[in-house]
Amino acid sequence: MVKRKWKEIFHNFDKRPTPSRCAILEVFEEEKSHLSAEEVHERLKQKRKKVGIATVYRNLDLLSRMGILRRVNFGDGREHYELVQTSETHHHHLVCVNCGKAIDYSELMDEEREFLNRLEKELEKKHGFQIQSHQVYFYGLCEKCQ
Amino acid sequence: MVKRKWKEIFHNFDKRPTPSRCAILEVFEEEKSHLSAEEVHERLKQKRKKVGIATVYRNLDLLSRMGILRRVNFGDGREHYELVQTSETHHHHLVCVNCGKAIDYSELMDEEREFLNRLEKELEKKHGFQIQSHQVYFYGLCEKCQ
DNA sequence: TTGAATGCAAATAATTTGCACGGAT
DNA sequence: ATCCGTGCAAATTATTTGCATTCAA
Repeated sequence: MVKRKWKEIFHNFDKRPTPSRCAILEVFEEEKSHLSAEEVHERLKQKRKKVGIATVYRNLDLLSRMGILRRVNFGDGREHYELVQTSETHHHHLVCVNCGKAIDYSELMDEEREFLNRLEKELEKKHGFQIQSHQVYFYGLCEKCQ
Repeated sequence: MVKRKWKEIFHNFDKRPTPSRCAILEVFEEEKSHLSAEEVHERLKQKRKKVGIATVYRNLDLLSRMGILRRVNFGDGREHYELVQTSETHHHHLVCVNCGKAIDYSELMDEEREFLNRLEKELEKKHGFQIQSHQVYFYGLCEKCQ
């Protein structure tokens, strides 16, 4: 069940929704969370899909460039990826500085969205940047580690 | 001119303000910007200070754990570091998705600070996290790449 | 049949580690 | 004398690349 929307995006990019690519997307749908390349590869193995690690890397990159996935970064020395949910205007991360656990936070306050939009406009004017997206990270101690 | 405050911190951590450590801090004072380990190493060479790359890595890590430096991350596959001082209250980054150029934005709007503090409180309550700091990244096209 | 996609192994790049030495306390 | 900090080189980890093969339009 690879979504029609995705098929369309593949078509727009002149890329094919190959078995490996679909399998990778399935993994993300099932996990509903951020994963590293190695983790994706692991999940695929568990599902008896044989996809080489190089292909995983190549496709995570492709899917990010196509805007289906988004790269996120928790400072643990490897890239993580997550599904871009179109419904979600933004996306925050809470990272535990002790155990490294990272949880996603995507509830949305109107006020918050409005504020960040305003801030983006301001920055565009001030720095000549054309801003496309943003990410917010909060660092601290999770419940267990306090 | 390694600041008294830093000496104190070294002392609190039972660590010594060695020549390499001071030289590294000097580099950051002069640059007033984020640097990768390799860049720090390069600057040290230019200043005729001979510090091995392993020592640079070890000390960037140490200085981060001591709270003098902060790790920042631009998704280019390597860690960057910056002085915590320069960005006390908060610190934003504008990253060009085309050329990778990353500029720092540390001007501060009262409104902005207040807003993020409020948001932190909210998240602490909702997720049981004890938040210590945050980082905000904006992604888009810089002036040249538009 | 032709270019796109993949697997595998080798190559790179960034960072970490083991170990012996030198210097400060 | 002891232990911290360091340099060097080797090891590890994450990611990328070259190339021959396979696959799909």
